[in-house]
Amino acid sequence: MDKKIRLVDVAEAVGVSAVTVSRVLRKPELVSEAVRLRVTEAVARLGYVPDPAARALASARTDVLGILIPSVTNNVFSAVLRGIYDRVEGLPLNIQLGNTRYSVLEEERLLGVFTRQRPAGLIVTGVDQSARSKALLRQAACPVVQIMEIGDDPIDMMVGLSHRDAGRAATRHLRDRGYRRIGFLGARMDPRTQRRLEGYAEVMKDDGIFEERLIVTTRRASTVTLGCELLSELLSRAPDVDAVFCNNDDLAVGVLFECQRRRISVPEDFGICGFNDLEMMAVAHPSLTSVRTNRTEMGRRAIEMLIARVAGEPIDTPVVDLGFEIVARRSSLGPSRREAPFST
Amino acid sequence: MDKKIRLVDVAEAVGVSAVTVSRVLRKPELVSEAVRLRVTEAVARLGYVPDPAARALASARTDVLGILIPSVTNNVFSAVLRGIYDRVEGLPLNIQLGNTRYSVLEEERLLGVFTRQRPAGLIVTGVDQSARSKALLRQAACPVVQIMEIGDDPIDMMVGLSHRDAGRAATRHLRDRGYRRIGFLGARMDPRTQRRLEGYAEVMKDDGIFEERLIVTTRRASTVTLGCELLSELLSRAPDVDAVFCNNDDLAVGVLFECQRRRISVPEDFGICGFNDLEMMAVAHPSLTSVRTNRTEMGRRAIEMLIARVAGEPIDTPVVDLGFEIVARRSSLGPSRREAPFST
DNA sequence: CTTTTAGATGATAGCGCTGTCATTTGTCAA
DNA sequence: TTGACAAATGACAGCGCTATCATCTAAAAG
Repeated sequence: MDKKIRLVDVAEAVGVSAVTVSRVLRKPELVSEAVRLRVTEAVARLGYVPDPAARALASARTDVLGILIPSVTNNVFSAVLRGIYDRVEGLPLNIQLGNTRYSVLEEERLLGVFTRQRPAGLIVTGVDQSARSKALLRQAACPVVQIMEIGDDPIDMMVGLSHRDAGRAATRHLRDRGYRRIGFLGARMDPRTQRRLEGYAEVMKDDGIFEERLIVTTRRASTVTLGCELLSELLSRAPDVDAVFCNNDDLAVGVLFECQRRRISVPEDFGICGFNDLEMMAVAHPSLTSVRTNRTEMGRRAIEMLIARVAGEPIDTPVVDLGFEIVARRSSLGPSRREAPFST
Repeated sequence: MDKKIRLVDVAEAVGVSAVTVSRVLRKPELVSEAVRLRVTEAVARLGYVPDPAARALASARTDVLGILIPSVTNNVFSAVLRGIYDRVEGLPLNIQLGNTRYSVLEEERLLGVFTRQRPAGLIVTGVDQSARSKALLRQAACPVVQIMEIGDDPIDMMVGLSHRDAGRAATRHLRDRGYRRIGFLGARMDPRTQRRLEGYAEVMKDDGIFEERLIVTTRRASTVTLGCELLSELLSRAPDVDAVFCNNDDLAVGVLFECQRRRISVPEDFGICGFNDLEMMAVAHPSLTSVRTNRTEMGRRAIEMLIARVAGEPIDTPVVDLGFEIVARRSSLGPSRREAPFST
């Protein structure tokens, strides 16, 4: 067993002082080329890796990026994570993931732990942090990005979209396609889902076709199975419902399967619109309409904003609206149209 | 802005020494109740949170659990993560996630970073680490669990299943149900998928029905869309194929959608078996047969083994086989049986 | 009443690194 | 040749905590 190699060990091997080795690692331009090469060689030969704890303690900084998301299982967040990991690749940054489990208290606790680590940056989900969380974030000596949603009053920076607008757009889409008794299926009912519900309700009310019985929600997490169940519930409450706006795509797929089982024709007898536009929506049979959100891009942008801020660059737009797009597919073609303009 | 509260600040406020405060936090049973209460109160009042870097440096230990997985997007790993997070809940442990992106080199690099942090434990995916990675892990002064797979020669502990056996079982299942020209669809082709392919090939060869043309694989990541594409490829290569073993479930769902599109009757004209038994398999129409793996349990057990080892408890079985189960559903009922014993 | 011992607390010395100086060396103009 | 100044390197003092050993108190034992 070789003992742990320390900075001084490298310094000794090269015949320079520890500070010089430290500089080679952090600010190589301050060291002469001759020394730099010898040090670099020794570092490689001895397999020296700096101790992050010592480094953090001495410099009062870390290369840790703290990311707080409500769920590691949810497809939506894995897409964001992919964007984050993609963008961070090659940079001297380490991702530390915190799972808040949709709990404001857990978020507060994790934020306490995270901010103590003097992270290089923090990413948190949504805009509904507790007052204490927000205070912690404002005090944090690092840039902060709120992702997934946008709103007034950013803590620092934001990148996301307006879920209320997206809810409105999806509902209008179904209405414009000729559906009238449009249901709303919601799982988890986190703040973003609730805002989509608000958007839905606004449009329905504006059109004078709003009905409480068309809304079925649950606190349970979104799954395909839940989509089946919620549709069954909706159909028993409102047998005349002719379309449904699902939050999220899992539910939409479940709804499709349940329709297949019940021999309800989609889109002729029943329209379906999902949310997030997961990859599978395009290849379902019939293909499923959804609201595309740029989740991977969201993660990427969040990192870019953090990097820019760390580098001291001025941020021209601290609140970035990534928007959304209704991806109209067969499942919302409109009622009783038997001919099929779409091939899928 | 209140300056950062340090251990000494708390000590001063209470009128004891810093060591005492430290003890209250780590080994409260060594401190008298009176002092303990006063310290606890002051900690809460001042909002003191220990500096993890200082703690790590001084004690040469951390409360970090390093987890190395090949993908954050893959459903399979999110299930494992859920098990891990569930089990860790309430324990003084922090998860640090590393994304190896199915790259042995990236795994090596991350392992270098992670082991330097003196983690409380490490979890790595699979059994195919590079020689250097294995050396790093063996030298690491912490327990190590390899998850997802089992094999001889564990670095320390293992919890998983035999993917070769699972591949054999799935193939036998399709064969026993009466299918003969059984295809194999594989995405990503990581070591575990390859072992399942091995299992498939063994059974097919034993039965004298093995054919290269029935195997369609790709390095691309598994998606529903890819399932559609791979099935199309398979059908063009071998139009007479009558069933398919898909790795993973994403592919199976894609295959189902493609069958619906091509009006191929499942299971009468075509049998489907997936892998992992994702939640949606049960509610698809027709319901999809799959191989259930206990992924959440895997995460949970891995943590439990780490905890036990840290606590110095003897580990009776360092290699835990969590097994698998063929969940037979309608999609593999057998060819040309028109009556439907299953309701779904 | 002294000695022993456990229980409770404190003093001190780092952990491995970096920030902040101070010092040495080399270069160039006067 | 000399002084001025930049470039290169080093000395040293912590960062905030914990391990270790020392000290002190009070109760138990003799």
